[in-house]
Amino acid sequence: MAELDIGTSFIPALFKPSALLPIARHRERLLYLIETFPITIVVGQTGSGKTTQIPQYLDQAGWCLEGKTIAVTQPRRVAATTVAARVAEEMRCKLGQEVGYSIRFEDVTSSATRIKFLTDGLLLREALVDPLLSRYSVIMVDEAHERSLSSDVLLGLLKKILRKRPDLRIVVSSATLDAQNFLRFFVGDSTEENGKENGNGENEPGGSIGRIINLEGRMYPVDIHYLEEPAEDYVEKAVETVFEIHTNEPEGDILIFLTGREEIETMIERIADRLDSINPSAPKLQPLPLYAGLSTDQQMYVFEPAAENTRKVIVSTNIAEASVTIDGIVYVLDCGFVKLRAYNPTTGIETLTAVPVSKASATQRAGRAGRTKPGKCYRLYTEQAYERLAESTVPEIQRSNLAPVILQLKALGIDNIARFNYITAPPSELVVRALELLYSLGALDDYAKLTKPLGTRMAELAVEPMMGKVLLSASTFDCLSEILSIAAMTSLQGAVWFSHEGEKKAQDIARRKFAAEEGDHLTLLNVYQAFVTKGKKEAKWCRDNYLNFKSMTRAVSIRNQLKRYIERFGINVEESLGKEAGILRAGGAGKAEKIRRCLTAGFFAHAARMQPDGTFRTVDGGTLLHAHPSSLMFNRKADWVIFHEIMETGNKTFIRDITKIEKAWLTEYAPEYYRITKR
DNA sequence: GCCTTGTTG
Repeated sequence: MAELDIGTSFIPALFKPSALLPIARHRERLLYLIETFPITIVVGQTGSGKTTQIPQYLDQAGWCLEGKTIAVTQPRRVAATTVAARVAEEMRCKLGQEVGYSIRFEDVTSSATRIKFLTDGLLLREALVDPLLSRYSVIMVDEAHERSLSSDVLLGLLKKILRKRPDLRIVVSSATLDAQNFLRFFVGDSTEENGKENGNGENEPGGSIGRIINLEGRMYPVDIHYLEEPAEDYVEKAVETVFEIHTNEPEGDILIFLTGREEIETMIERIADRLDSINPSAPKLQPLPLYAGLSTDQQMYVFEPAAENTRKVIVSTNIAEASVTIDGIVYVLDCGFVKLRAYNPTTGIETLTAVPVSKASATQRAGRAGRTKPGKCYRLYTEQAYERLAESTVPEIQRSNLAPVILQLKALGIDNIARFNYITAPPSELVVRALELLYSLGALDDYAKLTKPLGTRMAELAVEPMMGKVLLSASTFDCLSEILSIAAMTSLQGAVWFSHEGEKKAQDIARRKFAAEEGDHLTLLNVYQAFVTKGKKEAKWCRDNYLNFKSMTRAVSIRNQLKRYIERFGINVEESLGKEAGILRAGGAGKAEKIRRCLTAGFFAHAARMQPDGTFRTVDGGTLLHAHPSSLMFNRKADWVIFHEIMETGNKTFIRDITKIEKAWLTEYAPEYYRITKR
C-alpha cells in the first residue's frame, strides 16, 4: 500500500483510526439492538469493520462486567488469530490478555480475557462441557452466510440455549441474501411470540426476538462483463481475456477462478507459451498458481509485489474466494464453476465434481476486484447462464456425511435429531444413513440413544466415528500405541508426502523405505515412528525423505491430544514407540495382525475385494473401485482390504489408505452389519 | 495415474 511516510512508523500499516470506519455511525443503534433483542443480524460487506469493532463496542458498553466474556466465532483458524491480533493492537493490549484467541492446539487466552476469538468448531466443543455456554454474555457468529457445518449446528444450538438463557445475546453476521432467512430461523416456531402477535407495537418481522441492521462496506464498484456466446473451453477463453486485459487495460493485477490444480497448470503453461508474443518493451506478465495443495512457501509468492513493470496473474481455485485475500487485484475472471464435495447416502461414497457456482458465489468472486480501487469482473459465461444459477450454494449440512454431526448433537443432549432446529434441514436419507452407521459401530443403542461409555467417548474424540471406534477398541487388541500414531497420520488426509515437481521418482524411492507389506496404515505408522525416533522431529530429515515437515509436526500434536483423551477415559497407554518399527516392516506377525484386526473393527463398512485385474469391488459386488495412485495397493496384489477414505472424482471411484485383512474378520467384528447388508 | 475448501480443549 502506498502511503506517505510522515515519520509515524510506530503506527502499523494495518492500523486505521476506527472512528473513520463507516460502522462508527451505527454504534449507538447496534448497542441499542443488542441490548433490546436477543438476536441481532448484522449485514456487513467486507471492510465494514464489523468483526473488529462490534466486540470492542460491546466491551466498552459493559458486556464484560462480572467476569463475562464476548465470543466471536470464525470459520477458519487463520481468521481467528489475525483478527484477534488486530483487535489487541487497536486496544493496545498484549494478545492473550484482554483480547485473545483459541483454536485447536493454541489457546492464547487468560483469566483477563474479555474478547475471545475462536473457531466455531471449538465453541461447539466447549458446549460439551458447558452446555449453556454460561461464561459468554454475547456470542457473535461471524461469516454465518458461508453455511459451514459447524456454524449451522452452532446456530441451532444457540437457538436452544436462548430458551434457558434469556440474558444471552447473539449476533449473526451475514451477507444480504441470507439476513431474513437467519432472522426467520430464530423467530420461527419458537416458544416465544413471533412478531405478528407480540403486542408490543413493533410491527416488524423479528417481533421482540430480533432485528437486522445494515452496515455499508468499503467496496469500490466492480464492472461486470459477460460473454455474448458461451465459451467452448473456458481455460482458453481465460487465456485470451488475460492478454486482452494486458494490452488494453491500465495496470492492476488479475485473479482467475478455475476449479482445480490441473486446469490451473494448463492455464499457466498456455500463458507462458504466449508470453513471447508480447512486445519486449511492453509491461510483462507473471502467472502464479494458488491452490491449497501448494506448500506455504509456494503460496507466499502471490502476496509478494510483482517486479517492476510486471502484472501478476494469479490463477486460483476457490481458495481465493473467501479464505485467502490478495491486495491489488483489479481484474477478476470467473469460469463459473467450482468443485464441491457431496455425499451420496445410497452408496456412502463422496463425490468431488465441478458444478456451476451460485449467484452468491459469483458476487463474492467479483467483489475480489474492488478491494483497493474500482475493478472489472469478466464472467466467462453468458448473462443468461448467470440468470439460471442458483441463488446460493447448497449448505454443507445437506450434502455431507452426517455421522460426525449426529454423534456431536447426541453428545450435546439433543436426542431428537429429527426435531432439531436446522436452518435448513438435511435430507432424511443422510440422517438415516448416519444413524445406521453409528448404530453398527455401537455408538447408538436400539433406541438411538448414545451408548455409555462407547458412544459418549467417540463423540469426545476429535476423529471421525469409524476411527473413534478403532481407537477405543485398540487397548483390547493390545496395539493402542500404534493405533494412536495411525489415527494421527490418517487425520492429515494425505498431506504426508511432499511433492516437488520433477522429483516424483525420488519421492517414490523414499516412500519405499517405509513401505509395509500389509498396506498403507502400517506404512504410515512406520513413517511416524521413524520421524519421532530417527528423524528427531527435524525438518531436514523430512526434506531428505520427501515428507511434509509441517504435517508431521501436526501429527505429533494430534497424537498427543488423542492420547490425553484416551488417558482421561481411564485407559492406560503403554508406549511402544520405535521398538516395533523394524518388526512391522519385516511383516512380523503378532503386532501387525493385531493392528489390522483392530482397524477392521472400526472400518468394516469400508471393505472391498481386489479383482484379478487389480481393481476392487465393494462387498456387495456392486461398485467398481480403484486404488488411489498414492496408495501402496495401486500396484500390489491383495485380496480383502479395508480402506480409510472413498471418493469419486471425474469418472472413477478411488479408495485410499488401504490395508489387507482377512474376510473372516468382517463377520467376526461386525456380524450384524454383514447379516443385514447381505440380505 | 492423482484432492475444491474448511475444522474438532
